[in-house]
Amino acid sequence: MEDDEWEPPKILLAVDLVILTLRETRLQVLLVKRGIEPYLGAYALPGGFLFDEHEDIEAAARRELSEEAGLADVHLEELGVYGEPGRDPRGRVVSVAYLAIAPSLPEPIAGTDAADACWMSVEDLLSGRVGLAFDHHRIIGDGIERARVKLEHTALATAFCGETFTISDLQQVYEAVWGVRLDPRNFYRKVKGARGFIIPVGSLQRPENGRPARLFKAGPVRVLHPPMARSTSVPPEAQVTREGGVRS
Amino acid sequence: MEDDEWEPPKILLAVDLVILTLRETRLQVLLVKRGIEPYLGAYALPGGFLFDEHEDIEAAARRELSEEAGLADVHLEELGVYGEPGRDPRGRVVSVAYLAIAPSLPEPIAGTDAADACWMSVEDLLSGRVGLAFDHHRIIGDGIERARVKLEHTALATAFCGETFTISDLQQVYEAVWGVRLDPRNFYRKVKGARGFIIPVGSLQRPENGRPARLFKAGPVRVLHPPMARSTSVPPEAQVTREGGVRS
DNA sequence: CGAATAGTGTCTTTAAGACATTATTTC
DNA sequence: GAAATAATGTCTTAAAGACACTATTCG
Repeated sequence: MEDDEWEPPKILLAVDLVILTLRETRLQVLLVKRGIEPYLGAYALPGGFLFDEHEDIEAAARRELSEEAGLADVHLEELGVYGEPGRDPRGRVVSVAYLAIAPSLPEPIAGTDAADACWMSVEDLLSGRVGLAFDHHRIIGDGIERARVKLEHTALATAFCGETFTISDLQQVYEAVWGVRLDPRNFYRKVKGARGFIIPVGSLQRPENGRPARLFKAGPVRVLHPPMARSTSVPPEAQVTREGGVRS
Repeated sequence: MEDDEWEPPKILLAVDLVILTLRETRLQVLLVKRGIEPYLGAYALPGGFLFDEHEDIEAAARRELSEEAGLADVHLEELGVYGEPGRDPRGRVVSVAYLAIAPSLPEPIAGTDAADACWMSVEDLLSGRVGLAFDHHRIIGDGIERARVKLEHTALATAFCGETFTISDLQQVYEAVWGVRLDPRNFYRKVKGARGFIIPVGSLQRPENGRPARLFKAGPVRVLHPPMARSTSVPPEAQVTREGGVRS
């Protein structure tokens, strides 16, 4: 413990961002094509090193969020640390991963530096066919799992929506993130039963056809009571691949 | 992004351990008295810097667990990153905090280096009177909150128990970590209803007085179905100080 | 026997899941 | 009117909370 000669090692600290959004009813994650070695040309998560010794880590994450995705004021939370020796050929690089949730944006990216960035469907990514730089595949998997779990117990789903949204919008978030189909009627009842989850604003949204839907905004509550149970009394394994009843 | 002159900064990486255990029906955390500056003489979490450039971060946590607490084979999970600039006067130090859960040990510590270590009651710590080094007070708070949440949905509670335990033992874990009193009969039913949580071993434990209790060991399941709900349909604020019905 | 702890059962309320029905829009 | 989507209601089952009761040990 006490030591005279020994010096602790210094390492490089990076941030990586798992930015999730909903586009055309599918859960998508933002990837950028790397312009430098290592993994030049491969797709990777947006991110980078701390700018200097004094930059706060979350501040660095927000800086990258702005620089690489043109995003501000989105939900951002720490996901974990990825620091396995050898994960980066340049040396010992420890990366702090963040999970960001953004409302659906019209165009692929607004305000990106230049290098091509794209949204990629989570289904395609998790199927294993797409190769990513570093350990980013695992980081994305952890990010999605985090989002899935937090959707159950917190109001995170509203972070996928704009300022106001309909209950159908909210249902699409749950269906896309969980990868299941939900009964609209039971969903409706549950969402409205979770106190403080959503609060109605006066206005309506007129769809192309069908009855106009009431608009809501996010409520003040972070923890849901009762929770939006993904499945009670059924083991989670049976839930993931439960796509039997999906038509169309 | 692309850059020729700029060099990313190098920082010091540390690990800190929130080691929780149950001692005499109270939740306690391990603290060590610092033998070096800064905060010389103050209590702090066990931990330290990475040994060298090639040490894995979780391996460093396990090394400190062994060196400073004499513990091995305990539950260990990443808690988060604490890297605010200025948290350590020696320079930019980023600490990866880990949460460890240990079964109750007979003596304060077995196999500690030398510096005085002690178990401190979480109640005393959270009441705010005890000052700790660095931002360790916040780290402990986050660790306890993590344990509270995970007790609901996972089999983490068994990590507080030895190889075998009675249902009363398990109940004491929940009561200590959550800071509430539970009805033994409902607890019994819920624990046994959570499939794969605990499995009976043949034998009994004879207490000083009263009927002998069946012994169980931890089951294979990590996620509980149904969960051990801390409170359904009641906001969590109202739950913390709900000690009205407690008689001796 | 009484004291103490272990274990089971029962009743009420809440919430989940399945599914029928009504309401309001466009064409 | 039909088609489409929004919103509400009803029934059954599972699980939570409160609490009475039985079981097995010690002295």
